[in-house]
Amino acid sequence: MRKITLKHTPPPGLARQLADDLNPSQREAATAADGYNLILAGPGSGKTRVITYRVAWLIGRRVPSESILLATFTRRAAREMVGRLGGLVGNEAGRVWAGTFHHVGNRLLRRAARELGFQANFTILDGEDQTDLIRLAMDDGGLASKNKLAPKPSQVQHLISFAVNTRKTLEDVVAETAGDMIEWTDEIRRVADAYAARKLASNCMDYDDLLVLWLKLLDEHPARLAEQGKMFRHILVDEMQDTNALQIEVVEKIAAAGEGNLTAVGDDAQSIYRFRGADYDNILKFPERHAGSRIFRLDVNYRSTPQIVALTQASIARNQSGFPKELVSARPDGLKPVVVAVADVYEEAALVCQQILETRDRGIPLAEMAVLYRNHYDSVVLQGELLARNIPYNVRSGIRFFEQAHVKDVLAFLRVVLNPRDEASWRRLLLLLPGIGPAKAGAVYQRLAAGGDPFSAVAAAETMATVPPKSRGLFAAFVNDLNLIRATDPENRPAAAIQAVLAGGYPATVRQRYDKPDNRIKDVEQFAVLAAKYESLERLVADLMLAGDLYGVESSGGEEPQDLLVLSSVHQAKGLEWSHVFVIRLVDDGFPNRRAVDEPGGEEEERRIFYVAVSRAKNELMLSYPSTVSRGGYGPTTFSTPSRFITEVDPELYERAELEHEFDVLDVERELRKSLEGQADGKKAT
DNA sequence: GCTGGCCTTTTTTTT
DNA sequence: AAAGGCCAGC
Repeated sequence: MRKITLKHTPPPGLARQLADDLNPSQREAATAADGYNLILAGPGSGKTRVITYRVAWLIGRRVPSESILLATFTRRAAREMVGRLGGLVGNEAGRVWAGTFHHVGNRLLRRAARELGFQANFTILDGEDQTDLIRLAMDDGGLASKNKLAPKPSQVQHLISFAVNTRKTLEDVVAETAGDMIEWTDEIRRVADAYAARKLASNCMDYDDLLVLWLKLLDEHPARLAEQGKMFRHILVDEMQDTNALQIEVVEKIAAAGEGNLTAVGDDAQSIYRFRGADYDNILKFPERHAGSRIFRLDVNYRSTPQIVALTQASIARNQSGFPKELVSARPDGLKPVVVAVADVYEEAALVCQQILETRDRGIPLAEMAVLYRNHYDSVVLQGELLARNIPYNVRSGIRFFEQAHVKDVLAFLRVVLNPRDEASWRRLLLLLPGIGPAKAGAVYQRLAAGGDPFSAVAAAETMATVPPKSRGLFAAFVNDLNLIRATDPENRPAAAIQAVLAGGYPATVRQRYDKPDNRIKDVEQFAVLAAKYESLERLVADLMLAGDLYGVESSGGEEPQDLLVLSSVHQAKGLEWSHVFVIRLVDDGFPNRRAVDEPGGEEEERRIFYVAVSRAKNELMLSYPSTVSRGGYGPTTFSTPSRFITEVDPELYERAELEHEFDVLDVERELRKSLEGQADGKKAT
């Protein structure tokens, strides 16, 4: 028999790019041998580049793209890396398993849902849905909810979630983080169990389930563990400092079952997600956990000027914990960061706007500038000023697109079509009907859940009998709408289903219940446009629930301008960079957050958040603090002190700017004279 | 048992 | 400034 050799060539130019585009330490990290590798990468040191090139390097060495798992922190980071990877290896890039832990967990669990007692069409609960189900679990267990001293549903939710993510027992978490609730421990445990049962019965998973059930699958189904070990021959974890115990257990288990190739990349100084169980020990103790692992350090900062780097270094040096670092800027000298005291939040907004306009006049596009803040509400006053001055911007904090009430309503229609047992969504839809409150909604859902097919049950005469007489007409219309929606082939054409929602009774509901109904209906139309890109309802719904970076766009103009200023919480700004960065509202009690500093380790966490904020700037950095703010964004204004993160560093490291007020009084006088003269002229004429 | 209106409290950060 | 809790009335 004749032998034909099929030749595979590595992506053209890859070797060249590895040689040209990386400095020696980056290259060493990117081309590290198989096994356990830890890459410690300071801000601006080319972390994303190194990960991307490492994946390209693996692909160049014949590792099949689909056997590489690249766990990122956000969807956006995954998209960016896959995009850059495409430039190196072409189409292969799209075959890499790149996404957040939750996203990958979702994909894997779709295939294995039945082994865990779920159906493949399970729906994902967002935070609000979780709180609702926990409230129900509290109510029908006859637990707590009536007692004022009892933990609130949202607190119970947080405790349960925190325990899952840190792999601690609920009992320990209550004792450690909510000492005042310790007497409720048994009740909370029962609520947790009831909540889990509810999710199972309604075929829903919350965010945590996407991880913990993934782990359960690996633990209880050895065949799945072996399968995933084979499937993921190389695992790369980005932002290792923000992973929690649960996530680490998952990847380490898979790596151990497979070929033992795990590369972790991160920076312990940028660990800012402690509130959801992130533990920078995952990065600090990586070498201990994996004997023989290699450590690579990237400490040249290509992003920021030496002046900006100096400030970031001085700040983070105040933290006791963490690896000591020496980050060196590779850039030429620039301007010192500027610190400005302003009278109040309005003056701050005016200052930032003026600086932004002047910077734009100097040729820097708006998209190269960002305003960062600790808390979402810190942006509200600024947004008003930006609108008034016609500066287009994009906000990345606050309520996400799909979390808005009207979008969630429409999503609830889609979700019940996808998963007819989805209790949270049925309740949401039922509660929209006048005359139906929590109790009636619960009774109707009982009927739906009892029968085999919720859609025939909802149309049954017995169900109608549960509805109060005066609501029956609207209920019948609702059932009719559902049928019309289901008749549009929603599974494959989700956009058509949204159009059907708009064609039914829902817009009338919006007008009756919500303020600004026209805007909301426009949002739903926008949602249909977004949905038109999908040919699978399941994908659309899951993507939406897992899209952390999707926010409503706010801009003054009607049409969408390309060049947008970015407003972002520091958390959402992670991994990004801009030429000019403004960090606002730097007052003690605000940034650092007042509640956080009371917690053990809280101040250091806040300082890391500050570190992340200032290290986003490439060229210029302005820090501002109002001398008066209203506490927490509401209530009366009081005097405030500048953030300790400013006052604790050597004043030589920044330049203090004095604010001078120039009142253009002459202009007003001139205008006044003119109009008075105009009046006088007018009188003469008549 | 539901609704709507009035009261209080809350607001950290997000997959 | 808005969401959640509470109460009176239907």
